[in-house]
Amino acid sequence: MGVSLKDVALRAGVSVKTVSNVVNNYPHVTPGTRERVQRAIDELGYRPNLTARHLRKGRTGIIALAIPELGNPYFAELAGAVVDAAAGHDYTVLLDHTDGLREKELLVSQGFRAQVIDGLILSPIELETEDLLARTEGVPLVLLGEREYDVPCDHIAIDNVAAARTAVRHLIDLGRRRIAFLGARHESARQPAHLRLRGWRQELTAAGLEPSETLVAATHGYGRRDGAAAMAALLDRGERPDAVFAYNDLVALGAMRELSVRGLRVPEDVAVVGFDDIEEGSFAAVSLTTIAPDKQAIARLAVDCVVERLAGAATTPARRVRPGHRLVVRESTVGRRT
Amino acid sequence: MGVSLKDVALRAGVSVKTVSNVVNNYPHVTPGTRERVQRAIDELGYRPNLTARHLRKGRTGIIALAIPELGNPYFAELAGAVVDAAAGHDYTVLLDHTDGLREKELLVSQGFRAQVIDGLILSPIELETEDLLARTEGVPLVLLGEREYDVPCDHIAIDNVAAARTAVRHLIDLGRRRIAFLGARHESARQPAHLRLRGWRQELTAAGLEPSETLVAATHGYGRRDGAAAMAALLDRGERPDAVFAYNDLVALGAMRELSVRGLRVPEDVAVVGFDDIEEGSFAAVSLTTIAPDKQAIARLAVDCVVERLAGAATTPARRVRPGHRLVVRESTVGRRT
DNA sequence: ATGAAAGCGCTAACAC
DNA sequence: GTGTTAGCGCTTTCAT
Repeated sequence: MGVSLKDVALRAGVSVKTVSNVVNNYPHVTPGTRERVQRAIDELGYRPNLTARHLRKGRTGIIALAIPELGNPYFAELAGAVVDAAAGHDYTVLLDHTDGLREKELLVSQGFRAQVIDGLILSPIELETEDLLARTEGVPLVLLGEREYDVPCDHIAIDNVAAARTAVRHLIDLGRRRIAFLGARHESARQPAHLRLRGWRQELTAAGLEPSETLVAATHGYGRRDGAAAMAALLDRGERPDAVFAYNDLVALGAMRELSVRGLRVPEDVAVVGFDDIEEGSFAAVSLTTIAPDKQAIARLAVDCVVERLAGAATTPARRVRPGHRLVVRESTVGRRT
Repeated sequence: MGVSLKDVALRAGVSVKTVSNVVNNYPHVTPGTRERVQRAIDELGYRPNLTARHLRKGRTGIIALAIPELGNPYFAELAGAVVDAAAGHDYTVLLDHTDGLREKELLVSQGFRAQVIDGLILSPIELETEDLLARTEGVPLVLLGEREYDVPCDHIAIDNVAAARTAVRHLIDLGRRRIAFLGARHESARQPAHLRLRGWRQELTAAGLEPSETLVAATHGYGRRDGAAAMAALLDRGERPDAVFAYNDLVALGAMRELSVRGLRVPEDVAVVGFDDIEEGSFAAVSLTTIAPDKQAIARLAVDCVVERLAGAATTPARRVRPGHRLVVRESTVGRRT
């Protein structure tokens, strides 16, 4: 099938070791030998077999990235950034998606395919602390996102509470008083939106406003459909907020669509703030104000963590890294500039 | 480091072969032996080393998927479908993105990382036929998308000309006469939008309308920004179409945003049809009429092709598969239903 | 500076 | 039914 080191060695009239030295740029090789070997390599079209190399070295050069779903542009954009960041360290990214289901998240975290990967970057939705503690696989795990765990794993996430407060503050500054939160979960036990919801409560309270639970709308997932449904439910039960802070941009965009269908204007009747800064939001008919996490930084830091652990920092205590974020003000809160 | 077959064999008091048989569910194993081995496996927490297995079998269980960019929801959704389809065959997907650049597409097609993968699914934008012919790597390659090549590779793509004609037909049926095309390339040499542009020409001609080149707007890429810019350019040079057929949904959405900014109504003033059926289109303030390729089918067929080639159909002539597509009519052409 | 040989963990012949 | 053995292609001591 393929051309092996041995074939090259035979052709060049040297030993495999010498060929290996040339391939790996080992310094102590006579220029003459090197050239002869190189010619044999070129003539035979030799390409090193990475699988064999990996078997030998115990590393595969592959990092797995497990996200809820590629259909969510935030994760798609993040995945792209991770692929780029990994390439910078000569790592390739293996992609898994969990659909935000605990079962799949468990599978991934417990080393499904762990033999092929050197590290794992996981963005969990429903996974629980005990699931993570039960982990036996040895590959470094880096956590991404809002969920908080008391486990010895590096964790990269922006300050969600602060970010949520900034968003709500912006709405309050605009004179809004009935500010709804879209994207809580029905079952309070597992509340992935925990921190953003907390930020919403804190900022309202700080402003002397009552964080009324009737203005919290639950969703099943975090897609456009969920946002539209939650907005509809809120309006159907007679609540009429003058602003909406959504768990993420997709929920916000779904809500805006529902508002538009019902003849309510954004931002005149209802101002909307999202979270994630997906490109789609900036091109919506009414562009979306949002919290922009620094995706490049998140991706870079996550890959860095994996690489560092691999480089031997296995014993260093788990790190908690908070990349930056900023509020991006667009039409959904301040209207179209003239 | 890890627990190996040998360790298990030692513990269970059998040979490695027997352990291997148990692990691989080889039928001829005494129940008693099997149980003893299984216990040893559980106690030691043995997990097979896939790298070694792959080295031995010459297969890695990994398929690479190379798409232009994850930031485009169409490709993100498609990638998700491919991951699922691959999982059905016990394959994992390695993701690469090419940014639609010939250089990166070349790299991928010529076997960058080819040692780690069993097959490659590539969606090219700028790659040329000669680039593909120069390919030396042996792993099966399946092509995706609109570009046409005269090379011996399986190719999965909907009938782009027919799909484009359907879209334009729809606009004509609605009484539109000045139908623009958004998304041609500036350089005519490389015209990825070739087929859709041809469909636009054919259908206009068939309807007795002149396909005026002044109604063709070029873009640099295929994002929202490009669509907005192309729409702006068209309007700026005094053209006032009553309908727009865009290369894809992102271009269409960008165009709609630009129309909205300029106070033109969709569909009253300008009807818009996109291509891809990304979820975003159905939740736009004015939902987007579009051509919906059967993404699940595309993904499934692509993976099937790779798997079949791997299973030994290496000699079978290249297949040209055309999954289905359909026109999804929404508000951007027929307005909001009452 | 280069060669010989061992072995990473696994599977597949072939023996018993 | 189970054990023995030989590699898959590579890197890595240890010699020379």
